[in-house]
Amino acid sequence: MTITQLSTFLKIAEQNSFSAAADSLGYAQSTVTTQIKQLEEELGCQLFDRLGKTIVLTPQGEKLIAYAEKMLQLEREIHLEISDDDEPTGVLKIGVSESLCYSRVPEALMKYRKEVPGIDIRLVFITHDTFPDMLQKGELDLVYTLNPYIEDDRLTMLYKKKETLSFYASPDHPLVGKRIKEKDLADYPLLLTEHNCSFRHMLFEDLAKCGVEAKSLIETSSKEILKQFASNGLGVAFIPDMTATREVENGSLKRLDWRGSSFPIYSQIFVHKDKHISKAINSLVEVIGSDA
Amino acid sequence: MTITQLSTFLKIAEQNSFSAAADSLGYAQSTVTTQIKQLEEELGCQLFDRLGKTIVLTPQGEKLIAYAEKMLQLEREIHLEISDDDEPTGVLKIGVSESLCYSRVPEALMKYRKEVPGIDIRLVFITHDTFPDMLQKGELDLVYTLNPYIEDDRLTMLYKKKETLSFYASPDHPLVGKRIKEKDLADYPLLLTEHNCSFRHMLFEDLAKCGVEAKSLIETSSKEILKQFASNGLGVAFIPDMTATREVENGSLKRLDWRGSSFPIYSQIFVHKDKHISKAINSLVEVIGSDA
DNA sequence: CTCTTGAATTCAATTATTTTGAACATTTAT
DNA sequence: ATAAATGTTCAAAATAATTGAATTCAAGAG
Repeated sequence: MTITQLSTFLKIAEQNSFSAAADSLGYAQSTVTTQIKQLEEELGCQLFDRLGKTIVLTPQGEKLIAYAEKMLQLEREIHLEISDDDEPTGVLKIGVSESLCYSRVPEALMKYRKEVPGIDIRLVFITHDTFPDMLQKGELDLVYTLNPYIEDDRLTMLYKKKETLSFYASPDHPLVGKRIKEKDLADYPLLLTEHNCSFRHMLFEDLAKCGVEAKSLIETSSKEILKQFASNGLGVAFIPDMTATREVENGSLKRLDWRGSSFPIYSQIFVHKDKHISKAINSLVEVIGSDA
Repeated sequence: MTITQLSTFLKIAEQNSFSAAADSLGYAQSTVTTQIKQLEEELGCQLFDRLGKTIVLTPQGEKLIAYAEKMLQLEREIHLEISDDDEPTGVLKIGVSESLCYSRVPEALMKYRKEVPGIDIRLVFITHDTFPDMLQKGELDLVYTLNPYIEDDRLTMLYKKKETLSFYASPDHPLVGKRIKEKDLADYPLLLTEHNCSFRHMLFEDLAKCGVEAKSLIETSSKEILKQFASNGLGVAFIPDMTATREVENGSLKRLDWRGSSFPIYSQIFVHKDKHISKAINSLVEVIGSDA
């Protein structure tokens, strides 16, 4: 059974004539005859009675009309609904670095949902070391990460923005207001996020270069807890500026006046290099980009 | 778009692999690739993202699944529902002679509807001269007629039964109880049905052969009115026995003891010679046949 | 890091299928 | 009766689908 056959069948039923249907459809008459014969054979019954010059639908033919129309309708629907994603729908699986998740992402998603309502978002936290693999395996459609600059030829970068990383402490901390460099950090506990966080490596390298060894470390799994510790005077936190804006505003944290090396990091958006960039993805990238 | 393509598409989505789908479906891999490429081209979008070794459904692909399943489901339904008419449905357009309509047909249809419930009946009166045309044009599926024997090579006769035709009069009519022949009719008005009724011709031929000219005629369009007239003593009615059973039983009409020529008539069932004899038709013929 | 394996694509060759056109059979209309 | 219209048949031509070998690329194994 083919959609073509059913469509021919309907034209015949509509026009009550094989030859008229052939004309309408741009076929030779014999083509129409053949197509119907095939259908009849497949279904094991006659669809039309050929009464000399006129044809009449058999009961089965009569019944088939409804089904054939459904089938053609379905085909039309597919063309309309599936075509290009003029109006994107579906679910977008995105992976986000924790830092971004508390700063940039909420507003971006808010805006995105307003602009592109058809899309459902599934958001997961990702870490520096696992996200390329997840993109590779198709578990994620897109990753929005905050990291030292990344280039990976298995990935396509859709967005890149330089971000800043600073030291923060509670307002009554001794270092507040001073111009500080690497060596000044030696005397205070450093607050860091977990082991696989890329910022940690950057800081350690820098400190090592200056011959400084951190006095003590407190590691937490979450930047939220880390900020909590810092604002309680437990030590100096090394975190992206974007994650501290709220605390700076309400006065629970102060940004230290760092004069040491700068730490170049970027917020970046990646997809698999062979990924088709749907409108859904594109819009998200635009929303995040316009945010800046 | 073909049903085949959609079915291949579904197998791939199900197994998450082109090659596995090819195996399942008995295709070469390249066939699967080609089919999907065609679908993708027709729909103007990618259905799968090919991420190196793994493939992932795009949002459009995800959406297509539901439609493709609907389509295959529909195809299965068609096969089940249309196949042969194991359980006949539809509407049967039948034409019936008026005489039969008041005698044989009611019981037959009653029985038929009980035995073959799926069929709707559309019944129309037919006359001797128009029914072959109506069968020819497919306006009727079947005709049940009461007539002198008919043979027509454009028609197939599915049933034939000899019927009897007699003269009837009111119980107090002078001819009741006598043995009568053609000449006895000369003195009484003859009650006949309308012009195109075939019985009229038969009777007139017979009378002419015997040198009798009917004294006067009363024509009516309906046998019911005709019987009414006869039972009121207006004359002698020439009608099929089957149409008079009720009146004979309740005593309003008496059958005359005819000793003249016999009038051979038949109840017959005809369809167009090329008509496919469906179970619906066949059952109806059987019901009418068993009625005898 | 290289080699192998697994997966999908490409493309030319082969097969099937669809479509056509001409000859035919039948029916309807003039 | 004759012509026009309708559907069927069948072989040939056109088109489409399928395959198999070669190829590319990525993931895993040694």
